[in-house]
Amino acid sequence: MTRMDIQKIAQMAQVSRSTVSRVVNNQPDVHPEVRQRVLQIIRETGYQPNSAARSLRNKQSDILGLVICNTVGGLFTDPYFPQLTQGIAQSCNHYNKTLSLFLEGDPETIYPRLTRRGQLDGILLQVGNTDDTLVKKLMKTDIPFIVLGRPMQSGVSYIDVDNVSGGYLATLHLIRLKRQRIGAIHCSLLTTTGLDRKEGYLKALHERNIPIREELTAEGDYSEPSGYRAMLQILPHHPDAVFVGNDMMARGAIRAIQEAGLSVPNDIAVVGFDDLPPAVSASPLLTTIRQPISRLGACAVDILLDMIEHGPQPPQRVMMDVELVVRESSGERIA
Amino acid sequence: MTRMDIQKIAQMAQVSRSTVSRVVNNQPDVHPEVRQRVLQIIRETGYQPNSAARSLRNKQSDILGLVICNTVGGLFTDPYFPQLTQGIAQSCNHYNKTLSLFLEGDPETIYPRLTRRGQLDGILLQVGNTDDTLVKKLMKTDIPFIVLGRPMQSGVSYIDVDNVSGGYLATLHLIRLKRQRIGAIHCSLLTTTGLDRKEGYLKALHERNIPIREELTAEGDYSEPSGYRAMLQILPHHPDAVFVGNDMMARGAIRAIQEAGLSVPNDIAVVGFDDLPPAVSASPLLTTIRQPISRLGACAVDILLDMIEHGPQPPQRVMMDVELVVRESSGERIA
DNA sequence: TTGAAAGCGCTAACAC
DNA sequence: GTGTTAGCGCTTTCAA
Repeated sequence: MTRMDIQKIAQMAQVSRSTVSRVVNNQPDVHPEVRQRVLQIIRETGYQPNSAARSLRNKQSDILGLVICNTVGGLFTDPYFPQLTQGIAQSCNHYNKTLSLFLEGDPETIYPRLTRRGQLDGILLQVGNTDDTLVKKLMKTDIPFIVLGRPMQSGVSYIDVDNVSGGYLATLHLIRLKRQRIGAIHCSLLTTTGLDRKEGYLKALHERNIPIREELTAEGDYSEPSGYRAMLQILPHHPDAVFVGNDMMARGAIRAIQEAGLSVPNDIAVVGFDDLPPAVSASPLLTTIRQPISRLGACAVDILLDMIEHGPQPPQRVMMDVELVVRESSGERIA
Repeated sequence: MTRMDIQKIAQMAQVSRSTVSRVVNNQPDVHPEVRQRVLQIIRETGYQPNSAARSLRNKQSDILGLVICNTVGGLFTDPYFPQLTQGIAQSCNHYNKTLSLFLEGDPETIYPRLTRRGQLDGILLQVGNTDDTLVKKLMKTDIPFIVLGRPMQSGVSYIDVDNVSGGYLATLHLIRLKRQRIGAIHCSLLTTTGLDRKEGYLKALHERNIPIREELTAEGDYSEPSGYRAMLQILPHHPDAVFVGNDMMARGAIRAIQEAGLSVPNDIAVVGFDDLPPAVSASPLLTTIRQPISRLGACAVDILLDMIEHGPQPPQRVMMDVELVVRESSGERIA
């Protein structure tokens, strides 16, 4: 079957191209019978408008870009990214937008690919660390974009989960359980995620007048083995609880604790962050902070589409609530 | 800065649009001085050609589509997909192609999005199960596509890892270690992956005249908990080894074995499949089949681009080698 | 070596 | 309610 275009459809239906266009775009002012005839032919021929021509004419591609770069822990070890991507993809699908994916380490090479005129209507930007090169460059363009997670750079729209509150809730939970020596394994402090969760942890300790012990604190890179290593550092200082910056590291920490002959939660209570199925489901079931990853992605798309539709707006800041999910690893209240 | 187009650049450089176009596309027959002048202005203005106009004119979008749908185990639990996606994305980047992502369950809704004229130059199709609806539909179009993994449908180009050989190698390893009662936890048999790995397992047993015991076999869905449950089914029948269809399930199986008070590898040897970092790195270190996931993605892009460039070709079938990686979970040779 | 001009397929004034 | 027409920004004959 030869390639269809609007002209051919018009001829077959004995109407003008405009009329076909009107039918295709569901515009009024087409005689019902004519509309049916055109629709019928479109169906028969499997005609689909050429999207390049449409983009050119409409100055809109209906393509959104998702940039994931500079992630500290890597794309592989953390199920966070698949889940986020899935949330965004579903939302794009709902709005009949195409999603283009840009995975890369180097902002310099990714930038020109993002700014090809007419290629992308808007951009979702996941910046893994505090290097805001891409954010700064994008601010100079007229492409609407929204940052996923809190950027260091101010003056841009972003959407984030309330990481401070998450760290706070997790730590407070451990305090209420009467734990005395509450340690923390932080995500990289080069990320706002790491910074914010730590801030929540410190805030809770401070509020309850619990002294902060540096030696009960270590840093990981989001991966399971890094959680294991971090726990090994803390263990000699006899923590009775630990708040871990994400679930994967929490698993590693639990492994270290158990290998040291100690019990979770009896000897050491553990709270994670993320609530991602694969990390949570092992034994003991992980007490953790649930963040609405898919919803965050979906919400980001909503905001971005709004920005695209209504032009420049003051920077938006959206915060998604987190919640504590109590399972086994934090245990019962102790004497 | 007002939006640049080729016309404005031409005016500023005092040449015609054609000349600018020649410079942009690196064509010969432009006076060196003129070329420099134009290049200079392009640099100063940050001009980038409008990609919609280009696509329209060239009948090529430089966009590749990646479809991941109908996955049995879900996108979240299996690090396979991020790794594959990353391999593909890097390769696209190398060839300066844009990658569009289509994640969805329903072939009916995804199909029209894939076939928008002029939107996609070609498609990489990851079909999770034996439902080949999308493959069949795509065969009727003129869009080049390649299937990732072996499809049920014949007559299409695909690239796959040698799953049969993987199952065979894993099982043979266990046989050589003198294990007698070798069980298997299969991936869903609705996938060719599941089918092929099982075939390799059976082939090895058969070759060495080891009786096949149905009761030592169970099925999972690629997730950790499903491996755990499957192992629970097999355990009462006293296996002394088990080949597990992927690493995540292998982790679950190990957990079940250990909770039953048995040791890996002393009581039961375990071999997985995938060699994915998060699953492999826990204790005991997992013996597994390594498949070159990133390379498969990269290779798929190569083939697809070749198909796009050189038009219709007879279906290609490419097989990637796998290898056995021996670590701790399969243990030493026993008496 | 360069420029003029046609046209890729579509949409939206505008005129009828 | 329908058709005519003028571009959207680019590449590429073709002629100079």
